[in-house]
Amino acid sequence: MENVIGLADCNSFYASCERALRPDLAGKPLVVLSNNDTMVVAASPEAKALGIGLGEPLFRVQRIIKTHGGAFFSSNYTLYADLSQRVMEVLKRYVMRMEVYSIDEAFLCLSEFSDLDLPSYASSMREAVREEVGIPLSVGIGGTKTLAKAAVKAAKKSSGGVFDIRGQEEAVLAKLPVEDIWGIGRQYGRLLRRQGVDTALGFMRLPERWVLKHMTVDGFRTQQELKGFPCLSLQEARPPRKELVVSRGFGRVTERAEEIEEALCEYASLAARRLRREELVAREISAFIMTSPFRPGPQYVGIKSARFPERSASTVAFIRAMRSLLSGMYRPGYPYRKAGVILSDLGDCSVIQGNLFVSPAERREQQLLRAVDHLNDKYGTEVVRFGAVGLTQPWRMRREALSPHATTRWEELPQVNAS
DNA sequence: TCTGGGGTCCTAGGACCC
DNA sequence: TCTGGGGTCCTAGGACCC
Repeated sequence: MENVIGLADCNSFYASCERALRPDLAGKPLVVLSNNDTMVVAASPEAKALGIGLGEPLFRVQRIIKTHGGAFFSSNYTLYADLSQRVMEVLKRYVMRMEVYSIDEAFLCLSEFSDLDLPSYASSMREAVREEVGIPLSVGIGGTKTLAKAAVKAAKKSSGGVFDIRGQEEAVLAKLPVEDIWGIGRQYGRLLRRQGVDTALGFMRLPERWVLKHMTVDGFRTQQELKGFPCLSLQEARPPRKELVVSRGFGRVTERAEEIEEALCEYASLAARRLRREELVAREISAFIMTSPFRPGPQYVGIKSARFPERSASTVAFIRAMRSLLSGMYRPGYPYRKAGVILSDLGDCSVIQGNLFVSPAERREQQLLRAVDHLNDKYGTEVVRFGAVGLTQPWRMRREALSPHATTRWEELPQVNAS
């Protein structure tokens, strides 16, 4: 059977989510900001047309948005995750096998349908997502994942939002800039340009030996995929998570150890909660603190790790670890900008290996934490917290333009007024 | 240009072993 | 010409993705 892959990709996903709840902003430029409201991470087509690019700092776009009657939003990941799920549910109805690749993308196995008119099949899928969730979608179709990725770029430019690259691969790849290939980033892009390779077609035609030598097997696989030989299979089941990171920049820099400790304890609590939600436990915990590499002046990065005698998902244990890790790496006199917690060596909580040195008290603690999780889930926000995370949290990130959690919290349901 | 937060995989090189 | 060779495990760093 012919191998056919579809890639369904939501257009300007975060911006489209905000717009789905604010129909009054139809046709207006709209941007979503990164944490701390620092820079643009998503922009609607209208915003892009005004020259607003991703990565642009807020202050530079604020005026443009205002004068055009648009809006900007702090990122609201709860909302995006919820709408993402709804999009995926719709897509699932159209295929037997798919891979949820990211919050706004899914690879679809279309091989079984290759005798259908695939572009029109994709169009009806696209319509359904727009109708039922209110999110615009593009679909690329090709013989491999990498070709489907190239196809979706063309789909975004076409009016119908669907593009089938099959039968015209070389013509399309001849126009695709080499760094726009999925799997070729900035570094390899530069390397290839230095070699005189400017397009995807040029890359495809490079000697395989050269690609293997300079770009590892990853680059080689990308090249094979462009030639139409599938190397990347559809990952229907999510492989088990290996690591969990919670890190954020502070709302302002700080030199104070007490503030950094609060932040680390807060991140550790968040990490613990996510870990429990995914029914995982961690053997190792690390913390890091750093100054801003983008500011002049002395720099410092500290990172320390600790291992637990038994894998754990305990907020109490994690907070305790933060205190000792921080005292082992904190250096006074530096303007710290960011900190984070990394949980690694993860395992499934059901196969936790018993250890003689863990007390029954610690096991009882797990029950307490489950109760806390339950309360926090039920009341929608962190109603029960540990004292270590602080009360005023002066280091907390800025999110001044947050949209309501309209689809996940009853109190924040949008109101509709009939007139 | 100015640079957020959360991930994964691959490779080289060192330590260690027989 | 040099030379011990082969294996495993771990870590750091680099590359990529959204």
